[in-house]
Amino acid sequence: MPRNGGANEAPRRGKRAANGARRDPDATRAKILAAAWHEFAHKGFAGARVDAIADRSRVNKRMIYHYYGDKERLFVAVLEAAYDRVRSAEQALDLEHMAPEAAMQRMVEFTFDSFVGDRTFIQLLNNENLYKARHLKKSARVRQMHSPLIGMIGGILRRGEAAGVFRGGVDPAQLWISIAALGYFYFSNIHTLSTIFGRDLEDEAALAERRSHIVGLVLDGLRPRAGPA
Amino acid sequence: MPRNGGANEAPRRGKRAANGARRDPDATRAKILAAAWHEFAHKGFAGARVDAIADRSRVNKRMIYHYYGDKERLFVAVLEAAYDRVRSAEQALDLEHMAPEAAMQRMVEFTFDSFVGDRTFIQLLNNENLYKARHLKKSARVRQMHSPLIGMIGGILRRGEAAGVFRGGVDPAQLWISIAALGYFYFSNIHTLSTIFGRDLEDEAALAERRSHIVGLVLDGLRPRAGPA
Amino acid sequence: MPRNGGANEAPRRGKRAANGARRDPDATRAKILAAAWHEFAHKGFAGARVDAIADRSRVNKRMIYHYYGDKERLFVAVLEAAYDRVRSAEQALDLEHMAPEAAMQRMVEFTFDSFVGDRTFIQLLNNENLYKARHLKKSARVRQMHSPLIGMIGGILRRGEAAGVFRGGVDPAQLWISIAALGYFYFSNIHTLSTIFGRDLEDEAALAERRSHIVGLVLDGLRPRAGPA
Amino acid sequence: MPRNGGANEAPRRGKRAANGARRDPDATRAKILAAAWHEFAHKGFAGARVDAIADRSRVNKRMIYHYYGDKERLFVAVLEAAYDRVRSAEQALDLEHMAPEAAMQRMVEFTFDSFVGDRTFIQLLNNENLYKARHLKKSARVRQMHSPLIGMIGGILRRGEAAGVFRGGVDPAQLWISIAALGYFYFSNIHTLSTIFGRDLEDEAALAERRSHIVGLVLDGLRPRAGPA
DNA sequence: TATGAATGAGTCTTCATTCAT
DNA sequence: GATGAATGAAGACTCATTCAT
Repeated sequence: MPRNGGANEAPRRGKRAANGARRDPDATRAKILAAAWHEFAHKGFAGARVDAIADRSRVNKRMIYHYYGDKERLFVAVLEAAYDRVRSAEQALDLEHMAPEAAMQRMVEFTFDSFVGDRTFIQLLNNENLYKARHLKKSARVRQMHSPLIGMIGGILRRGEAAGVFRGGVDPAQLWISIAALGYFYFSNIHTLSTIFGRDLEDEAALAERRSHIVGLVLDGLRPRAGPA
Repeated sequence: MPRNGGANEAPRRGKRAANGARRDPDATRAKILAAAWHEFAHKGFAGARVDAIADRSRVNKRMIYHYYGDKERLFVAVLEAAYDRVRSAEQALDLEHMAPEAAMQRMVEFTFDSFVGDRTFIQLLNNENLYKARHLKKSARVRQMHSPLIGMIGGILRRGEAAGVFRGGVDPAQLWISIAALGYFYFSNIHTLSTIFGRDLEDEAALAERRSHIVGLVLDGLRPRAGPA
Repeated sequence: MPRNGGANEAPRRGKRAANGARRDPDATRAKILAAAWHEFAHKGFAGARVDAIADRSRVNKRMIYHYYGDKERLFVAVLEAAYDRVRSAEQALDLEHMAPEAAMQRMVEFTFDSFVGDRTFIQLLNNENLYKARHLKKSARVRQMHSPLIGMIGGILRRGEAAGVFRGGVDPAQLWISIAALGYFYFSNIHTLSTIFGRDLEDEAALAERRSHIVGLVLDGLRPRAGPA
Repeated sequence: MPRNGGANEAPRRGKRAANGARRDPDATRAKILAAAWHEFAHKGFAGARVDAIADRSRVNKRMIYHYYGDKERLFVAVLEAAYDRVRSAEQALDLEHMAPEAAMQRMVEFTFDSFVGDRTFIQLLNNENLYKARHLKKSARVRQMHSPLIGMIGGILRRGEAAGVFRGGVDPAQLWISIAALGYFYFSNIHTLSTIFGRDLEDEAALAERRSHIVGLVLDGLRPRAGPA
């Protein structure tokens, strides 16, 4: 669920809300969105209950329809907010001043770590893909959602190649997908994997193991083929 | 949806089937399972409709309850059938007689290709993870579901290390997860990625691109660190 | 509400329904239709409650959707049944053997009397016109709904003209509309008229008065202009 | 919908209206009434939405309750305004100086024409009759609503009878109902009739046809029975 | 074994109306 | 006087499941 207000962190005009936060549209919108985020992430679109969202947000159900129209548009709003948060975090990454290899390692670790602790984005995305991105396509903001990471990766690769520490011919977009994939899949499927392995993949040791494996795989996969000789 | 009857390909006994295929319990079970597979994969557990399964299978709704008890147990049956099919295909992989690098490449390509054309397994797994593997845990067959690929990977790694073409210290289970991840994520998220990239990632060119990228990343990532010198 | 089963008086196959009329689809359909007829006629389409129809028909609400799809199609079915009943009654009119003037009088009286005692057809029609005949247009049976009365009126007019008791130049369709109008309006607006006149227009005396007025107006309106001279 | 403000055309006092037409109670009342007239006429009482009235009138919903109490009393107000307008138009008819036959023809044509172009009165009345005139009975102004036409018809009939051009024994109230009926029914049921006839009864030709038919029927129906001999 | 009717508890959505400012 | 947020009760429609044959 959203940790900040996501896209809705408008400057609480409110009206002081002296008596107890009533009649504060922005707050109401935000509470609905947070509750919907939780519900959709944990139950999926079809399994989510508007009543549950109302209960959780402690907002009258009617307000949900007042502000968001219907369940579907509420889902779109949640998706947008989720993307917003992810993209904002990515934007804050500052890798340009780091050496190529260190930068790449940081990038891989950042991506992996972003999934730890909050799997709601993964759950929302999986659900959205079940619906063939139907809701995402409705979002006008979708164009700005291109990850800034791809550009960063491109820069790191170029610098690394120039410095002779990375091989050439690597497509930044593909690499971005791979870096995301190596972490995403682990967390997306953590319950089935844990069940089949008979081991809790969420514990510290397992996470550390996975993290270092990914770093190793990516960095080694980028080294120049002919070796330093 | 299932291409063969999965676990249910028991010998069609039928009971005279006087008027034309009626009263064939196994066929009925199989038809239900196939329809349920399709419905659950495309709608998720919550979004799936028992009525839709009855319609699609052309079997009376009452029979679904007769054979499978309830929606939940039907989902478990579908999950098992899906795992069965995947594991069967994996079992048929014969890599032992190939050179380590070729074997590894084959393994990566096999895994990637297994997702092309049928994403139902991915969809079922994603859904199952949404429910924290609740249904999978109910399955008694779950212990036998450990992928044979992990053992195969272990063998290839050992042979490659011995031959000096692979570095050491690579955990087969982690590598298996990585190989799966690199393909799985791409297909799992193909709709959202296509939307955001503004490009159809399902077309031949895109698939070929992704496939060779993965092969390159994994094989390069396994080379000995010091180069062959 | 329907006095017989309307269009749905299919030959009760049923299954003996030994225990108490359960599991009798035709009976269920008919009960729903009768209750819907009542509800729609008395509340209008928008004011009608599906729950009320379920309660009144003592049929599970789910069955209404099972048999009729939705509220709108149920309304269409009611409309069709109502037209059916009216048209059936009209068909039974046998005026050909009567003298033209007597036949015309019978026709006028029949039309007027058809409104006495059951205003549901009027109420349904008024409501349907509020919706610009939206539902009627959906009915495939609509073409056969042309009133048989128009043809009968044509015949009577022709015979009367030949016998010199009716003037010529009267369009049968227009006359049919007029005959219907003279009774329909009275009953359609009987509550507002009664309120404004401060008199109960439903009592016997008022009905008799209106009936004879209409007969007089129509028959006098048809007499040849130049008199019998 | 109302073409003038109906009963609410009180002198616009306004209260300075500093910034531009705000705080003008009478204007607000009139806007609400006009919007409600439209909504109730087109959707019926049950189908009408208070929100739609607020939107259409561009007046805050709260004001509707402030000025009219509730939906029901608003409907009463609309009914009164509609009757007011009709009665005002009737009052303006000046037939006393015309010859009886010409006067009667004018009366019939006036009534018919009053329905052309605005069917909202018909729709409101039909709806009100669905509710058994419940709202009309609440209106204190109801006694003054007796149509002035009945008196006029009485006068014309008397003059015609005296002049030997009309037969006697015709009740003015019944005749008024008939004259209204012949036009009202046509327009009230114009959509169902058009659908069943497969012809647009609203076009010029159809209207002219109907108009002259009605005039012919009424005038011929009033001629003395024995002819001028 | 097989069938289709029947059911009660939801599920999304809408409504008239009131509250706080 | 005017505004827009807020509410609880209901409304149409759906679902997994069971019954009767």
